[in-house]
Amino acid sequence: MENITEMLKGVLEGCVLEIISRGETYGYEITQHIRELGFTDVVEGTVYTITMRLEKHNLVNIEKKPSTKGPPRKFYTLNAAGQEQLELFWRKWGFISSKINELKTKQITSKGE
Amino acid sequence: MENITEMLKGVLEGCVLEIISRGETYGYEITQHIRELGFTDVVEGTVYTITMRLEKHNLVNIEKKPSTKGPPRKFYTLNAAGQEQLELFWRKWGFISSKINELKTKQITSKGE
DNA sequence: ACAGTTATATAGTAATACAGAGTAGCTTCG
DNA sequence: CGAAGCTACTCTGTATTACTATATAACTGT
Repeated sequence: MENITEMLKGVLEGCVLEIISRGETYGYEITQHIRELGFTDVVEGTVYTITMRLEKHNLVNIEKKPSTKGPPRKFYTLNAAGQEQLELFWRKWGFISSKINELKTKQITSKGE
Repeated sequence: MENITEMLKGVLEGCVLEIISRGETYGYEITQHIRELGFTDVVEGTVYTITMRLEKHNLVNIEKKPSTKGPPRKFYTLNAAGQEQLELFWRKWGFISSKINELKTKQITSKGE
């Protein structure tokens, strides 16, 4: 899908949170999950900025583990604050998507309902 | 709804395009429509930057008309390119929202598939 | 005359995804 | 051995966008 980057703003972080919540994972794997989801143009650098942000905001626990396939991996899990942030994301998403779909389908009322 | 501004990026312009497509309208009225939609914190300045962008990208026709209630209004209508941009927006929205909802509901498949 | 509403306009800021590149470890294969 | 290729994390700089805050202007009502 072409040029959806602006519409991904604020959404990608939620995706990363959701993916981490499904089980301990690391940056490179998160990137692959997101690409498999359909956002094929998302690159590691983008996910990196998001995981760094999650670290900075203390939403994740971090554990470094060696890999047989390359450099050591930084595994993330959500802490309580991360869980809360994830729930907040889904509430925001629900709100926005319902409003947009409302706009899409509904007639505009001439003036304040 | 608190702090949804990042998630509105790329979405607000689509909303404005859709609202204009429903019939000739002007900035101040567009702002009110958006606020009535539920995005209550969107202010005139934000909509102004969007309409300016639409002008710059030649997506709208402009007609200035006097008002009985204040300064003259700048009425916008979509031209062909604007219609096209609107359709593109809905395609992008459909794509992203379907993927996000997929992520929300579906289990993550262990690897590729 | 003054406040309130309607209405357009603009400069500066913060947040975010992306482009592009670098570093490092491991495997494979000639 | 050495080069390529994949895995994996990191970093710098850039473009886009919504928001803040403010200014300007026209009209209405008291």
